[in-house]
Amino acid sequence: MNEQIDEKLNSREIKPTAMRELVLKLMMEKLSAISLPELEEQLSYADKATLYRTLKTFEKNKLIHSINDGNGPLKYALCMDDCECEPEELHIHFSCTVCNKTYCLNEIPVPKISLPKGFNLTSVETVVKGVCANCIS
Amino acid sequence: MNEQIDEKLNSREIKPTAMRELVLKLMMEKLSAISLPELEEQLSYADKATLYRTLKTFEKNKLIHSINDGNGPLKYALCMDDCECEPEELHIHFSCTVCNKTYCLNEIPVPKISLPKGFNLTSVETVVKGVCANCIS
DNA sequence: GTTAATTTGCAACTCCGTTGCATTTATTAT
DNA sequence: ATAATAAATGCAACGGAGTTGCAAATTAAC
Ligand SMILES: [Mn+2]
Ligand SMILES: [Mn+2]
Ligand SMILES: [Zn+2]
Ligand SMILES: [Zn+2]
Repeated sequence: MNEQIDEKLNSREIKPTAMRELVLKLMMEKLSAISLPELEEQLSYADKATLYRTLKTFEKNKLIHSINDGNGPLKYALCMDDCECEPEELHIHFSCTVCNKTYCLNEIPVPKISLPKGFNLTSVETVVKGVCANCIS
Repeated sequence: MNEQIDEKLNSREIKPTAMRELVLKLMMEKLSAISLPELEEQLSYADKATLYRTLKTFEKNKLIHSINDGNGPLKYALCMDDCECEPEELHIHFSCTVCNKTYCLNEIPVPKISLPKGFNLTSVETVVKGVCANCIS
């Protein structure tokens, strides 16, 4: 299990420190995105700045990506194994208004948009809000 | 001109105070969205809390809507005259990575998304990033 | 005019994100 | 193995955005 984690870190050229292993492990266990404050809470012994820098490192090396769901703090989720975060790899995100969890919908690519003349597109971000499967009563 | 402004406020059942007239006037003159900090800057004599509450009142009464472009503070833009902010009236937003201005693309409706089973959709927000017409060199 | 309701101004506060700097840990050179 | 160098961590502090309580001022109702 730690094998898999170190492998993942190595594949993104991130040196596998204890802290980084812990954070990645936690993120791999969760199926929804996690924010820095949540991370602080769940790894209470860890320092905020270290966690912050860990996330930044992960993000820079495309192990994770950030999601701004317009609801509280930035959230982070694992990238797919071979992801390079290119425009064509972008997917939409779902934010549940009940449990406040945010999910990557990796199967649903971001929609194609044709802009008015003069506008030059470089990326598209789509956040869908609604009620998730768990919260439907 | 103040005629038009008071009319707009009245049509949304917002009492036309001096402060509110000023804020609405400013927003009508701008063609891009504006944030609370920018508003503070441009109406330097006005108080932050008052401006904040003015925006909240405007938003509640659907005179304006908020835009989370994932880049700094929340921005606000005027709704169309007859807008009720229903899902089918939602449009996409464009955020220029050069000048950092954000525009409503009122002509471009938010894309239709079909979610996996179990997910229940209530709204869609799409932000397109790129370079705006003014910033293309 | 007096009273009640609304709006404004000021101050304070929380939360998230970010940075400087000293200490610890890992890597490299001798 | 030891010393020098580089990288990661911990702690503390800070700044911006958003938000609230409360008193003063303004506006509306009686
Ligand atoms: Mn994602
Ligand atoms: Mn808009
Ligand atoms: Zn949910
Ligand atoms: Zn621009």
